[in-house]
Amino acid sequence: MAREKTSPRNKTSPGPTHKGGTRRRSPQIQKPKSRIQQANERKIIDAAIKQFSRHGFRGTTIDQIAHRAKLSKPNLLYYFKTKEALYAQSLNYVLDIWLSPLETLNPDDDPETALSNYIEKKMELSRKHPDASRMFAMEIIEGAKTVRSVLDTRLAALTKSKRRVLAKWSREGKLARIDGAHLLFAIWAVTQHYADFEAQVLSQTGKTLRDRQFFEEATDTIKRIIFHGVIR
Amino acid sequence: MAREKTSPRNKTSPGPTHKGGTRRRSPQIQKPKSRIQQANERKIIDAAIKQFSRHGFRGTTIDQIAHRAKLSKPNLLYYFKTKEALYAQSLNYVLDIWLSPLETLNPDDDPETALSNYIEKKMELSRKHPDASRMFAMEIIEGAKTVRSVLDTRLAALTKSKRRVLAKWSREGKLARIDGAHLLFAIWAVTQHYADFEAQVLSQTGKTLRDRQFFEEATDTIKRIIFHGVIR
DNA sequence: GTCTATAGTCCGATAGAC
DNA sequence: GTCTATCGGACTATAGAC
Repeated sequence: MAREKTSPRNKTSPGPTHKGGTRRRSPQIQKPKSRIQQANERKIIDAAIKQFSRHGFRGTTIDQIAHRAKLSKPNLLYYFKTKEALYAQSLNYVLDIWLSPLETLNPDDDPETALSNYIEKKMELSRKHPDASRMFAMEIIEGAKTVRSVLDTRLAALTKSKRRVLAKWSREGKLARIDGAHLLFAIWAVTQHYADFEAQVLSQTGKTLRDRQFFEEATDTIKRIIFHGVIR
Repeated sequence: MAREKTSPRNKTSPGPTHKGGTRRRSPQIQKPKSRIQQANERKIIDAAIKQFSRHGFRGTTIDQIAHRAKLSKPNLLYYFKTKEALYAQSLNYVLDIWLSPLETLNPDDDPETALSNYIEKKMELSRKHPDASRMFAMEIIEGAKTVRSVLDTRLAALTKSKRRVLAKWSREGKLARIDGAHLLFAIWAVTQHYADFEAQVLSQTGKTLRDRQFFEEATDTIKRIIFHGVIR
């Protein structure tokens, strides 16, 4: 509702999700992209993620992104026809980053190893890509209008499969008898908190995940809480 | 940076934090507020929280808030001189709600009772005031420009005092030997997740906290994870 | 206190030269 | 592909009647 009002014309295009385009023409209608083109698009998307993650869609101006990417505003719009399209493509990037750790949760490991690896991957993501994490968080808080379809399909399929793994471990007596969905939410929430609420964490502890020791301490404490609880 | 550009003049006023003004004049310079005035201000702030929580500062227009509160735009601006002032006052409201549960964490209870009560209070807050939770989350993600001073003073004092309680329980062998700051973060993250990431929770489970059974299940599972862990 | 009208600004998007 | 210039809509805030 806020978004439509921005633009006079209502382009419904989230743009083609096409990515990883190779140099030689693939058997599609799409034109191949030159090297400058790819480099510029990448620069723009990086700048866009930084800006969108701090100010949201409406709070960000094309000018700010262009300035960050060291391009002029019309030049940026040469690569991405509309602000909407740029937002959608940036979010696609973020989504790929966000989804990848979950795929590695291995059913053949024992639960402690598998969850330990998963928590570490999520924490590394919070450390290396806090902007991506924040942009994703904002999109969800704002109602997930743009990514809802991905959540309903790709993420839903992934969580369903991983919940089956967790349920199996439960039946085997290796894991507490709890609903896997809530366990996944808990892991997402706790690990992303250090990126999304960085300002608050910084205010209360004076540290961020860029502090190596703090990072280790946080990761270790999260594992201990989730694996063995705090009540003695 | 995004915010200043909105308004031509830069009013630095976050407005008086004065609140709970009684009918009769208090020994201050402030004028007393009439009944209509109070009712209208309350209506406006409620509407503002809903709108800001979904679209952020720039994504929200005064018109939208006015419409929600069933007032005209200039009439709203009669009560709050600028959009900035309205944002700051709404955030004050939200902060009071957000801070209250932590104050009740009772050092004289045993840890399980005290933390159980705290988690319940936080979850009830996520259920009853998801908008407030989301507005707070957005403000933090955007860098906490407006609330940083409160985080650094009021919240810091509160967490410091509560961390002492947690440390005492640790020394007494009632609680695992972990840093209380990370435990507090974990509880905040997990409980607020159901409000802030409602769209994602809904997508993956088909439910929200408004579903009574789901609420009970979520609260219970969170307690079990944090109290006793998931590895068996 | 509440309204209509409007001033003044910002920003997304395009035109068109190079 | 990249730039300068600019159009036109949307938004905050104020003026001023009632």
